[in-house]
Amino acid sequence: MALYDKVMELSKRRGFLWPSFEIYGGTSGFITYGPYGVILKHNIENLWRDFFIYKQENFIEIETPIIMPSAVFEASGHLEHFTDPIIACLKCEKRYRADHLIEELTGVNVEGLSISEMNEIVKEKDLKCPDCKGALGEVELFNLMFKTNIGAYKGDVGYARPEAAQGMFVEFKRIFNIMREKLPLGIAQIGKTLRNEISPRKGVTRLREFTIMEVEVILDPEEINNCPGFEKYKNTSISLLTASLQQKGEPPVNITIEQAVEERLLDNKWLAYFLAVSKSFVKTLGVAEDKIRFREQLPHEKAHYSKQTIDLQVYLDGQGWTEIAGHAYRTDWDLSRHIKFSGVDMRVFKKTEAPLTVKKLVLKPNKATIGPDFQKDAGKIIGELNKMDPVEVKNKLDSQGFIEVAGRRLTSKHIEFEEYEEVVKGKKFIPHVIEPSYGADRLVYTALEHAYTEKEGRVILKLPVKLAPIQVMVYPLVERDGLPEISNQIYMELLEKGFRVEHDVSGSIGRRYARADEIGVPLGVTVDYQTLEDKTVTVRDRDSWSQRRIFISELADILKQFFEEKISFDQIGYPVNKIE
RNA sequence: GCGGCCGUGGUCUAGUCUGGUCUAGGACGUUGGCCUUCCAAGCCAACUACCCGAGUUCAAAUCCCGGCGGCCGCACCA
Repeated sequence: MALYDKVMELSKRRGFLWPSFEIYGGTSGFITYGPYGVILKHNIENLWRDFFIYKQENFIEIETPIIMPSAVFEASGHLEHFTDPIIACLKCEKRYRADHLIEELTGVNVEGLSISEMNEIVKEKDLKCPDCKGALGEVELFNLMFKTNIGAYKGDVGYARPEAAQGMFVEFKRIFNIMREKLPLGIAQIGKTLRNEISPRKGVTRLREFTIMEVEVILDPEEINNCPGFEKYKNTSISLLTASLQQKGEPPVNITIEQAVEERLLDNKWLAYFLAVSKSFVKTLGVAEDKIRFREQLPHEKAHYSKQTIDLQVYLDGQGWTEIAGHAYRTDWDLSRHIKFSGVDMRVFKKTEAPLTVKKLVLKPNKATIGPDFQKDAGKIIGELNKMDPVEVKNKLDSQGFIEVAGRRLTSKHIEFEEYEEVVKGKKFIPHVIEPSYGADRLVYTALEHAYTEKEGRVILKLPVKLAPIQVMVYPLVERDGLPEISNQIYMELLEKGFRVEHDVSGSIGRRYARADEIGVPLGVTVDYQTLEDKTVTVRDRDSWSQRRIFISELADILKQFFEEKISFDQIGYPVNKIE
């Protein structure tokens, strides 16, 4: 059995995750997390919060709706770019992008044309399938966003978000204010996202509903290379597959992020910084360094908003290098679009170091002359004049002696200018955005696959201590002579003290150890006959199967240190034979 | 969406070609009991399955058709 199949078999059998709706035959692209899967996923999310929110300066987390009104996606560009017009050959059933096909076959620029207009061109020019010369069907729109109605009125169209990011952009103004108007500001979100994938496959790697973990780092484009964390990570070496290396068919290079920025392989230091943070995070999930690499998206692959995108890929059995995160430089695309579409000014004010004095020109329509001269048109003319740039108007008047406004000729007697000095204390700008974006479900699978090991025909899930769904399993050696009563007391105590702990009394002790190994429980605590004599128990290590003894009274404190990774297993209690 | 292969208890599978002793077998698992002094021990008992729907037939897990799902390839994947 392939590793992938083994991991999925274990996941189903022991309750990490499985395909949803199985009793109704299943629907691809949806998964259900079971008892251990839920905890594993939460642990991964929390570890991500540590790396990408809590250990970053001025980074915070929010939660926004999954359904958003269509206006948001009009502004974000998803309605336009997430929708592909598709046309299929009726004979060979090959599918094409309708716009690309029409442009290719006719040379006509179809940008902005409606579906019916494209259909007309296909009919008029009698276009055929370039492959088999068969007749073509109707142009259809395929949008990867799930569409729905908000409320009872058909006109209120909403879409399920295909990324969490728009929630952060839409709320930027208020959050920026709450965070006392400091940049850089990191706004993070973990939440469900939906994409109506055409053919989801490969278990969890392409889902229709999945959890995304994103941070939008909002910063001043002039400060994009002023990244405080960069210094600490600048010597972090990464395996980087640039776009040009891919085009030449060459393998990735190993390079420090500092060099990569210097050689302009990475656009800026903030982007580079997150690559290093990401690498460190993914290693913490138990992925070996040689199974992590960074791949730059090729120009045609990049999203409509991206200046540069670097994917983080991990090596997975059966499907090779798989994208689990993207790092995109979204520039000011999103904020400027939302400013334009909503009419709300979300620009940020920045003080200049020393106030500047600039000369300003103000245009004043002379109503006393415009009124009599243009009568009915006067109001319109004045309105238009007020929208015009005073400097430009003055230049035109000076050079040609008149200016045309609303189809009428105005001369210098109609317009007065006033010049005054203004003290400029700063300027307004649209911030830029750097975005690390993770797929949580792929991380769960990645952690499972990289933890999966076999030993003597048994499965051991060597999950990092921080990820293990259950931390401690408590056992009586045998189910009699008062041992279960003592183990139950220990179990209750550990439960009370906040450990994720289970108590297993059924079956032989070996069988119970095996069960615990399968779900990756790092430590086992066994009450045996020696416990009755000296109040010690054994502690068993999942990975080495070795044991140490410890007094029950010290157990909780020592385990706490172990799970905080302050001590290793060998520092727990005493060697088995040292206590007499 | 197309093509190929496939779908049997919680898991892995025998059986399907060649319809009928299949009232569906095995292994693992789980539960209860007995036993048990450290790595899936043993014994007893219990539990749970032919993906869904139509069809052919005296008779369908088995043959045919459709649907759903899985794997592989193509297409798709800002």
